[in-house]
Amino acid sequence: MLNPSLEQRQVRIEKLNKFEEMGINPYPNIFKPNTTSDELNEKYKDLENGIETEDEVIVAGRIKAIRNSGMFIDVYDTTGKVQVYSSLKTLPEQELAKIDLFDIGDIIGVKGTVRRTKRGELSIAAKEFSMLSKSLLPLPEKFHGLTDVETKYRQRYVDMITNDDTVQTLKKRSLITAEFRKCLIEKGILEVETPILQPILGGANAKPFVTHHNTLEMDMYLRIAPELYLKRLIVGGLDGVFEIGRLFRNEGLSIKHNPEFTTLEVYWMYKDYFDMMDLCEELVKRSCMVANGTLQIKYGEKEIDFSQPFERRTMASLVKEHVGIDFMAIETDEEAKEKCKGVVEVNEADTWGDLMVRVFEERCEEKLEKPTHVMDHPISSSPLTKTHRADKRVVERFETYINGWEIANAYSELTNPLDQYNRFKDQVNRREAGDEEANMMDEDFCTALEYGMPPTGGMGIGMDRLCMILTNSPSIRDVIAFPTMRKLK
RNA sequence: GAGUGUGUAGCUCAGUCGGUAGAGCACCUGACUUUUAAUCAGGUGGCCCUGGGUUCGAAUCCCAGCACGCUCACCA
Repeated sequence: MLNPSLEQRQVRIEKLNKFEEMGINPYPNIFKPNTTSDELNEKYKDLENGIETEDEVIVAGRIKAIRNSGMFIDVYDTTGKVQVYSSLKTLPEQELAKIDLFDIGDIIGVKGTVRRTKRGELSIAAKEFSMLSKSLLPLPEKFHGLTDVETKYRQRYVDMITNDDTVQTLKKRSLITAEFRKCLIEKGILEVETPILQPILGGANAKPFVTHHNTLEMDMYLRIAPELYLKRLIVGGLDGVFEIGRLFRNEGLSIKHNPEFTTLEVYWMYKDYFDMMDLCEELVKRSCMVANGTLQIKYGEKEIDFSQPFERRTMASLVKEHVGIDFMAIETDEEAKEKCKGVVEVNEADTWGDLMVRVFEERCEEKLEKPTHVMDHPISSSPLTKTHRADKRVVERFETYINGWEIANAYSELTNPLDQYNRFKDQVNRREAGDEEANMMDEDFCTALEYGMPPTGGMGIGMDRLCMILTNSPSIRDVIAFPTMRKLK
């Protein structure tokens, strides 16, 4: 990738040397612009065409275009474009010489006076140029920009310099995360940090990355979820905790999956899953608003409307509506298997709950484009969740679907230590039966619960996927600055 | 992991039936104090992803590999 023999690079190094011969450091330590493109456009929005002011300003930014042999230079700062105008008649020799040494991509500073050209472009009539950073490599073509996706992901800096959309998406991601923090902190929920290196895997079903600690002489896992640590903090007496952090899952990559991804996990004392639904909606709506300024957005061709309350539907009712099977009226596993034949694959060992989940995932999930909380999952699929207060067959859990994707997963947290122990045992059995993704026994977590954990609501939200939706990004790689890529050989 | 597509100048892309490697932008030289994808004239720039094979001759056909995209499977 680094190509020292590139002719254009050689030319630029020669120009760099010429700056040094002129006694100019092409990489100075400091430079202070005193305004920005945005500020100038606002302040001089009423300046008429062809009018020159005496107002002297200092701007700085990257050269994106040079026209008319340097007479017009487009300098972009972080807020936008400033056109720099240079007159052969008024500029001293030394300044004109600098223009000849400028290239597209250079970062320069310009001192000059504000004017608007005859054609209506707000400009700085240059008096003095400063080279702030000589760029040695040619940028992608101005019209098409950088489109090669591999280069976009591997050299995100080039993508950002060239494509403003990329910058805007990453900025929005930052705004979304910041709004999440703001919203949670406002409610008195504390931001905490829990181990990423974990000796026991837990809190989710997933294949882990394994690493090794030399001094401790033990293998460790990169976390697949922070859940069990966060709940220990609730046991300890923090009444609300959240963590926005990276999870690692050693599974396939796709347009919706990156090996490392970011979630919010939040646990809140004396709340249940209904409270978590409210919190979920507030977080999504507020972050949509800061990113887009509206609650009605487009994702591709689809319209997504966050202005209404999210739908709240039980999994069973959705299955009944879309497929016609009424699981709540089914009494036994055998009857469930009978009803599902010809609808989904049915295995001998399947339970009532396995089948309801399968029918839901295969026949209902992708239809949930409107924001919807899917509630009351079967107990078998949810080892950390409290049983439903009114129906022992299901748990107090919901998953929030937007655009057919699972965005949030939340429950009334299981707090009964004996129940929890048995559910871990069940997971361990599954693991021993070959299920690599089943939870491990976490005895210390059970011990924590034995000291007593108050009724608590918990929720996880996939930040990457939410960002995809809120930034109209077709791939998870578009919302991750540096997505996982294979090493180049 | 399976299927499929792509890989040619710094960037965006052409390249016909297998017969000397092309364009636009960028860069260099010159013209022009005019612009906004500035224009005009001339020029530089290539491991045609890598390695084999077929052939008198391969960017092109065949085989293998590498990287990336997409679809499917696992998964959030």
